[in-house]
Amino acid sequence: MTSGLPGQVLDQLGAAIVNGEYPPGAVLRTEELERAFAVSRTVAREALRVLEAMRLVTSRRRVGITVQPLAAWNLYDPLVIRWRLACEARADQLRSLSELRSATEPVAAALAARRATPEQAGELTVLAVNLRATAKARDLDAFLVHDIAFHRLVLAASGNEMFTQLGDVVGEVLTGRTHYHLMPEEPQPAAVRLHIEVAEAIAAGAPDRAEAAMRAIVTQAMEEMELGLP
Amino acid sequence: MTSGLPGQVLDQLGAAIVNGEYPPGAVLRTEELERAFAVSRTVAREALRVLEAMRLVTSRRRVGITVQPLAAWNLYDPLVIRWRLACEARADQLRSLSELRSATEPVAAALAARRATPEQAGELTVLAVNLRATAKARDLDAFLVHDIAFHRLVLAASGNEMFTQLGDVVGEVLTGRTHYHLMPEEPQPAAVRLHIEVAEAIAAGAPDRAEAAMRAIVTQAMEEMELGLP
DNA sequence: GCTCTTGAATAAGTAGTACTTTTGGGTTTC
DNA sequence: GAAACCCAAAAGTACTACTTATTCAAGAGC
Repeated sequence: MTSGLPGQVLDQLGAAIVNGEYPPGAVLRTEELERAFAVSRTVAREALRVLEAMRLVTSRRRVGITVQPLAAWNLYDPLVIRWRLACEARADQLRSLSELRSATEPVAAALAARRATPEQAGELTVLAVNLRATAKARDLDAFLVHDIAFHRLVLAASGNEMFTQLGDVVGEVLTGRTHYHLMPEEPQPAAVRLHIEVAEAIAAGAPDRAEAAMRAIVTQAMEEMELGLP
Repeated sequence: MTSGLPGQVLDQLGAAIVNGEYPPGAVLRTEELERAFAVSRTVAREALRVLEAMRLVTSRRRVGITVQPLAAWNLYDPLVIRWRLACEARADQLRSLSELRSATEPVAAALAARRATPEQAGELTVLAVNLRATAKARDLDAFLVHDIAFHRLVLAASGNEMFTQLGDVVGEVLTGRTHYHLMPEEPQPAAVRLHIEVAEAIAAGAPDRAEAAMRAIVTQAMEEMELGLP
């Protein structure tokens, strides 16, 4: 949907709204947007229709297009998440996503212990071993790649499609932590060991062990993040 | 956005896609939809543009509008949730939302113990007491109302706007459990006592207690649900 | 007989106009 | 000061014209 002119208007206008350039209560006019983005009425209306569906704006005849407060937005919309991560208040979004992650990944691990296919369990073990190898080699870039893949697969193996979709933001959160220097300079062996424990517990079909180990991972990550964020 | 003709087309077409009336891979034509819904091209395009943003469909020139599989959808979009809850496979959505809830509410309770305002803590205590009263009176309708309000407030008091938004689906999940007769015929005193414990822990600023009590609540609810769903 | 090229049909994308409807605010009347 | 009225402002809907992208069928060449 970001292809085509309506997608371009959507992206620019949406990012501007999320970034506070159009604060809640601001009233936009369709004609103004046509001029500002140099597009026809059809294109402007299509972009606005999508923003309305995302609850960033509401539209009324004679009134105009009114920007809504953050509380009204579809906060789980991937585009909204992307715009929030790209704006000045990205630390807020990072914190919220990290808290969401700390809530969901332990439960996903427990569900994965019950539902993972043998292939998935095997791949998790492989990824955990790769984590250890890249940690020992102090290859942080490769470590991050495997870390992201590991967590995405745990979410996917949970068998809950809503957890699976959260895998899309794991990369953002983990990459964001690196961007803010919220990761230890080198991965702690204890943390790597916990990942291996999660993989083993899932392979063994032990939900409680998987949940506890994953909770230890995300709790530690939250503590590290709280030390570093304002 | 469900107001107006594009909103009506969106609602009907979206629900039909989610219900499997247009399975993944099916190709729609804009002109066909104009005829089927008796609307102009502008209206059809606006509705399609929103469905595209929700990832239910993709659009390409010469090809048409292609329906996407569930894995591609924005599963957290309130409209997608609504359509899923209204279709034949609503039990799947209810299960997924219940699992999501079981993951998030304990962590929300812990955060609320740290962040709730005195007003929020006070209101939680009032709601918990109301729960007890309506349980004793065996007034299940009133009990449900207070139960929903209680859980929504815990999510709101967490201070995480993404948790707060999940409050919108708490009503759906709790009401859905009642619809499927997945609730005990009368609220168990032990469950009511756990709600009071959550409220007290939040008021006392005790995150671990709040989290443990809420986890007991949602774990029990999951167990009850698993006994009743196919 | 297979492969490559070409051209046309199919379908969406974009621009823009005309008309309708809704709504809010200012003015007038009581 | 309140109620009624009217009109301007702005969105909503329909429609036409033209452009662009893409796929597929047919023909040519080897």
